[in-house]
Amino acid sequence: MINIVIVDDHELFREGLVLVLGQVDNFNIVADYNSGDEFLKQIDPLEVDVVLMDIKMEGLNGIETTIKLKEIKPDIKVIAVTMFVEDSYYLQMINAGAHGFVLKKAGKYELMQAVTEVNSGGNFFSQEILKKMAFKAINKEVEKEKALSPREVEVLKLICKGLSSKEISEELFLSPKTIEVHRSNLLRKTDQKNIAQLVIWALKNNHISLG
Amino acid sequence: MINIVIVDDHELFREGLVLVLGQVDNFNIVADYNSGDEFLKQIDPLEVDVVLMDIKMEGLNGIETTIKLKEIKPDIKVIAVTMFVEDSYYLQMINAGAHGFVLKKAGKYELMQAVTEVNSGGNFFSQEILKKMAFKAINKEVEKEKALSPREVEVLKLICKGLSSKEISEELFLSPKTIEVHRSNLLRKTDQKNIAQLVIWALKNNHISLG
DNA sequence: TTGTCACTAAGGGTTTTCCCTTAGCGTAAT
DNA sequence: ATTACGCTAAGGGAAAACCCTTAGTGACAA
Repeated sequence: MINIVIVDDHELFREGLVLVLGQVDNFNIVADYNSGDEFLKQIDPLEVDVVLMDIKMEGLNGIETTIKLKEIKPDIKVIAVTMFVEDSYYLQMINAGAHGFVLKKAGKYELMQAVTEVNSGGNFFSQEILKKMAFKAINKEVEKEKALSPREVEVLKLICKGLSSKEISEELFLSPKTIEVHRSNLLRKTDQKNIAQLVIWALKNNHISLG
Repeated sequence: MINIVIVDDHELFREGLVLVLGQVDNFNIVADYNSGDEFLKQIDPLEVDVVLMDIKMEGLNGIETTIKLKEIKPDIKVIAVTMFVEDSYYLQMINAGAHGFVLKKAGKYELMQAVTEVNSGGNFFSQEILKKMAFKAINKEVEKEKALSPREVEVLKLICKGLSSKEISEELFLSPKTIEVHRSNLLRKTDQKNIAQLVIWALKNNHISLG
């Protein structure tokens, strides 16, 4: 019997997942939470083998939650769940200790396979994720250049809100010219050619959300 | 007993919905489909009371599917399901004959209420949708101006792909100046101030998707 | 028939973005 | 200590976006 916990702030999706996996033989849904905080608060007495963890959540996100979980319960396996292949956080998630990675658009059989695999000590990654990883591994020197600095992320979010360089400079008490530099670096690092593409990129990489 | 069909191309979400609603007393999930085409093709022999219909789908979308459904089976009630409050298609959906409208982030109890209400001849709209409708009704003269023309939608999609006015003009065999006009009209009609905001608006209003 | 509106196009102007360069400062790693 | 890098800032220039006006066409409706 595999004891499973689900952490996801999308209510209907989570409830659906509970039922989909709950009807599988050998799967036992121990509990489900809509935030990392709630989960960590109540994890202690539970008997858990595998956690299905959404990456993007209010409060503690999946990465932070996974790191803290591994500190107190290093034996619990984590499978990251995300919406997009492009999500750049998956490397951080693996770094935090995740053993698997599936997309939300995956079917239930893929998810079942992931849970079984990871529970028995293996790894499981959706095909799309593996392709992405292979591609990044091949071009790793390019990859290294692409990590965004905190300042760049800050500027990125304001750009996506529709602020001009001048407005952003006033918001952050910087020169407009500095913002222009950040803008250029953002386009270069993300490999996008203008703001329209940058906004889409930011969404797919979970730097902003539509909520 | 209320006979329910679910039409949604998001596999895990749909499977989850089937199980969540399937365990409710008096609810009977007749079938579920991942596209409007599939649904219409197989609707004929089925005994159906209520259809939960995603708006944004590959192939036939929720609106088109609802219109065709109403032509052949006018008594079947439709509840539209969507991701965002901003989704401007909800008016078209109501026009197509939908009796209810819920957000995907709604909980299962809200969904259950919607199904029950609509089945017994009533309407059900999420609170957020009602607010939006009330607001639009108040400002209806503004509203009328905001319907996008086919050409504008076409240009909008290309803008969101990151094409410049010049590139779009080449794609559509038009003058760059014409595209600039469409651009201005898009910003004015959607009440957004630049491309960053326009892209977000297009996503929330289901003109483009991240898929 | 008159009016409205989508679509087309152009002129002309301001602002913003985009892209390049150079450069000083501070911090952290080797 | 030298290197590397993030952050800051500026100059300069090309391109694109943004915003206004005017205007002709065709289609569709009152």
